[in-house]
This record gives sequence, C-alpha cells and structure tokens, in this order.
Amino acid sequence: MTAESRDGRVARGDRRRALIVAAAVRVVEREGVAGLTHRAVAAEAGVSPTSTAYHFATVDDLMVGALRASVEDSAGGLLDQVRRTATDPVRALADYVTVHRGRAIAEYELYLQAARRPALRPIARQWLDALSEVLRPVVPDETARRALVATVDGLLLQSLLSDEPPSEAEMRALLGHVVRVSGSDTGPAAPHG
Amino acid sequence: MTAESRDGRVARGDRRRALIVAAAVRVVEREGVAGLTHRAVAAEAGVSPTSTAYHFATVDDLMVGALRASVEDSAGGLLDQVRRTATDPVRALADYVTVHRGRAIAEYELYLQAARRPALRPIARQWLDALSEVLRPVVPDETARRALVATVDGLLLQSLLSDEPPSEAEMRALLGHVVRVSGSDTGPAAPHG
DNA sequence: CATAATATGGAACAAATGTTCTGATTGTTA
DNA sequence: TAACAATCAGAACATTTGTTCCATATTATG
Repeated sequence: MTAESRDGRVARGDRRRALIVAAAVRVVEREGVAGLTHRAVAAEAGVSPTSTAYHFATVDDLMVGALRASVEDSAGGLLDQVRRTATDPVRALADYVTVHRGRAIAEYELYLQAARRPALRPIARQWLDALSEVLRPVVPDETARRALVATVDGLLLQSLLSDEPPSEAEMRALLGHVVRVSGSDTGPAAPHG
Repeated sequence: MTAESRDGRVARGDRRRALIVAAAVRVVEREGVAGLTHRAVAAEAGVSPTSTAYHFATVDDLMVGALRASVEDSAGGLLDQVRRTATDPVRALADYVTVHRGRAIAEYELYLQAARRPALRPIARQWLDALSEVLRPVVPDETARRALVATVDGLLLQSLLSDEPPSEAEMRALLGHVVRVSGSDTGPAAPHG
C-alpha cells in the first residue's frame, strides 16, 4: 500500500506516520503508556502536536499504531530468526526479554492495554499467534502448544514485574522443563534435552 | 495494628483509609487504572479529595493500597477456599476469572503496574507466592510448580485480553493438561488422565 | 475547661492534556 | 498559471489533574 507513492503528498504523510509511530514506541519505552501523549510523541518525533493529531486523531489511535508496529517488528523478527537461522525458539525468546529488555517492556505494556481497549485486541491476538508459530517446531501438538504459549506469556510478564529479570539460564530452564514434559506427553519423547 | 483503637481519631482515620481503598478498587474495576485519580476515588467513597490526599499523599500511594487490598483479598480468599473446602485448585482458579471477571481484571490491571512502579513489586511477588501455595497440592515439585505458576499467570492475562474469556471448561482443560504432564514428570504418573 | 493533635472540607492554583481553529506551505492537476 | 487537495505549524480553549492553603471539626490530654 504505502510502497508506491502515487502522490508525493501522501508519500510524505506516510513517512511522517512511520516517524510518529516509531517515536511513540520510544516514548512508551522511556515513560510508559501513561506518558503516551500527543505532545510527548510530537516532541520525540520533532514534529508539531498538530501533525500527530492529524495522522492519529486520538491518543488511542496512536496506541494502536504503536502496538501494531511493535508486534510486527518483534514477532516478525522472532519468526525470521527462528526460521531462517534455525535458532532454538526457547533461546530466541529468552534473548528477547534479556538483551532487548527495554523494548520488550514497552511492547508488553502496550499489549496489556488490550484489557481495556478492544481496538487493541486483534493485534494482541496477532502476537499470541506469532508466538504459537515460533513454538511450533518444539511442540507440534495444538493443546500442548496453547498451554506453552500461556507459559511463555506468563514468564515474559513476570520478567517485567520483577526488580531483576530472571536470568537467561533460568528462563531457559523453566521453558525447557515445560517443553520437555509437554513434548513427552504428545508423542515419543525427544531423545535428549 | 489497626485492630485496637488506642486513639479515637486514628481509629476513625483507619476506617476512612479502608473506605478509600475499597473505593479505589471499585474505581479501577469501573474505569481502569487510568481513571484512578484522587478525585474519582474521593467521589466514589463519598469523601473530599483532601481526605484521600491526606491519607494517600500521592496517586501512587493510592495504587499501592488498592493493589495490596486486592491481593490480600483475592489471594487470601483463594487460599482459604482451597485449604478449607478442599476445592480443586484448578477449578478455584478457573472460577476466579470467570465468575468474578470484573474484579479479576481490576486486580490484574493493578498488578501489571508493577512493570513501571517498583513500589508495587513486593505485592506482585506476594501474589505469585500465594498462587504457588494454592497450586502446591497438585504440583509439589518446585521447578514444575514455578512453571505452572507462569502458565496460570499467562492464562489469566490472556483471559483479560480477549473479547470473550476462555470458558471455564477450556481453562480447566488447558490447566489440567499442564498439571497432568507436569505432575507425571516429577514422579509416578497419575493412573489415568 | 483549655490546649494540642488529628482529621477533614472548600477553594484554589499551576501544570498538563486533547482537541480544534486559523492560516500557511507543499505538491498535484488542468 | 490557476484551482485544488494534502499536510502541517502556532495559538488557543476548555477540562482535568495533583496538590496545597486555610479554616473547621473532632478527639485526646492536662
């Protein structure tokens, strides 16, 4: 859609929108969702509040844009990494919350807003689906994987609610445990952990 | 501490504090954390904003009080129910998010604020510990239980992020799965699923 | 009763916010 | 060039918020 610029004006608008969304994510990363205001985003993007209001009429719209960009970016990146480089999904997830902790917190804060804002729910579901896809290689069974997704979601959540996040080793250990027992329930156990 | 009232004035103050905290929880239940303001709580409690500001100097303090009350109430109630009436913990948890959905959402919203407010983290941990206690009967192994707690936390979270929460049956099915496989990993498998 | 401490209400203030109005600027099309 | 649409900036407005100040009421203590 935004790839070809039929109109130079809308092309510039598209660039602005992207600029604003990226700034919005950074604002959330720095100040939390409570700090996500037209003015803060405008300042972060080096743009006037009128411009953010023009492209995102309400603050809620701004939030939708930020969450969508975050999910597409992170979930997409995760999927790519696992698929293309054949990385262990568990390790990729553990990395996700440890090395990119700041962004992970921001994304999860946005993600959680879906509890009150129905507009965000489809995107939240998108995240869960992507997570499920990432984990498919290690747990093929549908029910087991749904449970595992919940576990991962819970661990990610808890890692944001603790003074110090669980170490990558701890994370891998817990996830590994679930994968092992869950996998062994749905078919022949994997030869070795 | 607040049981005996050495001083009639502080006794009245204690009652007020309790009144305010209860009102704060109701406000979060109705409007979300974003609506948790001195004025809203004061109005809900039938009290002047000065009074709420007197007992809870900042809005953050108000949040701490609300979360603490919620956790003590819910986690305590859950523990009591399981211990005293020997209810199946899994069923008790499934009930918790289905029949008391409104309150559960409010509590989780407060709970999630710990991501940005360190003052809330000890209370968040208290919730996790209580959850672990509730689940001890079904999963005695430490590591397995820690993983299960994450699963429960994830499921509760997801149930708040969906347009329609998972049915109690679905919830029980998923949790049951994890308990089964997790339990069978730590000792002799249960005779039958 | 007098004095002090605690608790409370009413009013008020500065700061921040969402949003809109008014034009100006940039790009398109005829 | 002229007419038009999309995009933007500056200023402004009403609203809401946290918090404080001042006076008053309630309770305790001497």
